[in-house]
Amino acid sequence: MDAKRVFEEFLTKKNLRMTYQRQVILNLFLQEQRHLSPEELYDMVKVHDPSIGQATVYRTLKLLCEAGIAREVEFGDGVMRYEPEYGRAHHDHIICTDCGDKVEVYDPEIEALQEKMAEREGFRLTHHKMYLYGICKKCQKRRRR
Amino acid sequence: MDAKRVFEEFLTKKNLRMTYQRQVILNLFLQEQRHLSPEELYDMVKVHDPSIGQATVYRTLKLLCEAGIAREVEFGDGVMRYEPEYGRAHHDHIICTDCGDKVEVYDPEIEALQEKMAEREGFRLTHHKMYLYGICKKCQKRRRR
DNA sequence: GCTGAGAATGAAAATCATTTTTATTATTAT
DNA sequence: ATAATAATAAAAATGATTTTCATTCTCAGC
Ligand SMILES: [Mn+2]
Ligand SMILES: [Mn+2]
Ligand SMILES: [Zn+2]
Ligand SMILES: [Zn+2]
Repeated sequence: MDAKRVFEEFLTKKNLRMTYQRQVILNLFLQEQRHLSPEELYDMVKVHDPSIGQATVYRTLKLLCEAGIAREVEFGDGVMRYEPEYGRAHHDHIICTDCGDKVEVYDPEIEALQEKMAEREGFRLTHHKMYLYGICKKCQKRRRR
Repeated sequence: MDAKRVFEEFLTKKNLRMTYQRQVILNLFLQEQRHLSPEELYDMVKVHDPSIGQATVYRTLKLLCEAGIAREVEFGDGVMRYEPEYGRAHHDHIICTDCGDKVEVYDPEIEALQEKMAEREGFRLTHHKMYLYGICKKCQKRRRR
């Protein structure tokens, strides 16, 4: 089942409606393979149809998260970003504090230990955020000069 | 060496000055053993001396971070929080999404694997953020009723 | 003790991402 | 079609944080 269909079913279940605007926003969100801020996505939407408002972009991104199609990521620059979630495996991020490059990473050992850690503290874990910050290979070289 | 002295040396090195306001803010910050938002700290500061402005609280917290005395923590409610860093061991947090309770945790295995992961990707790691979210024991029981 | 240069301050205004309001338009069930 | 409800664009509001700016402090050198 593709993301669009998932969104439609989610909307139906909540007595909400699939609208032209939501379709445009979803399509542009999915076709871009980056971590988009609402503002960045809004810029793309404007090119496609300047009549769509930015509040609708914000609202739709919220819905996409609820529907499990998007996920919020916060890299620490004061802007929320969204990435496709549906059909993608969970991952975390390493961010270069020099050039801003982001690498997606996944370590099942870490995930298992997080689970253990939560259990140890009596928590039933629902989700987590993990961001590693450092200097990427390219920037290390550039600095050495 | 205590935090106040560390701060003084940091300021001296940067040609900055230890002022009455910075002393008040530092003292109140240290004596409170919580994760304080600038606004919360400002409220405490106001009680002690209403003439101190909130911009000074914001500015001082920034300096305390630079000096290694405070650390920023973001629990995801749109407010920055600060916790004492100097003289304390590194730790991460588990947050109950029901009651907001926060538990400080540390797992050397996870830390080591994070280091490995960064190396694998060619990054020189500088720091990281890890927040686990779940339901605490108390809230699990309350829900079962 | 004075003085001048730079640092620090409080108050208010500005910023900036995000949310809410409101009047209008679109969609859906009957 | 009609009525009920949801969705929208645009603009205003919000709220945390930052910046501005005029004034006050601090301190090294006299
Ligand atoms: Mn990603
Ligand atoms: Mn803590
Ligand atoms: Zn880099
Ligand atoms: Zn709880």
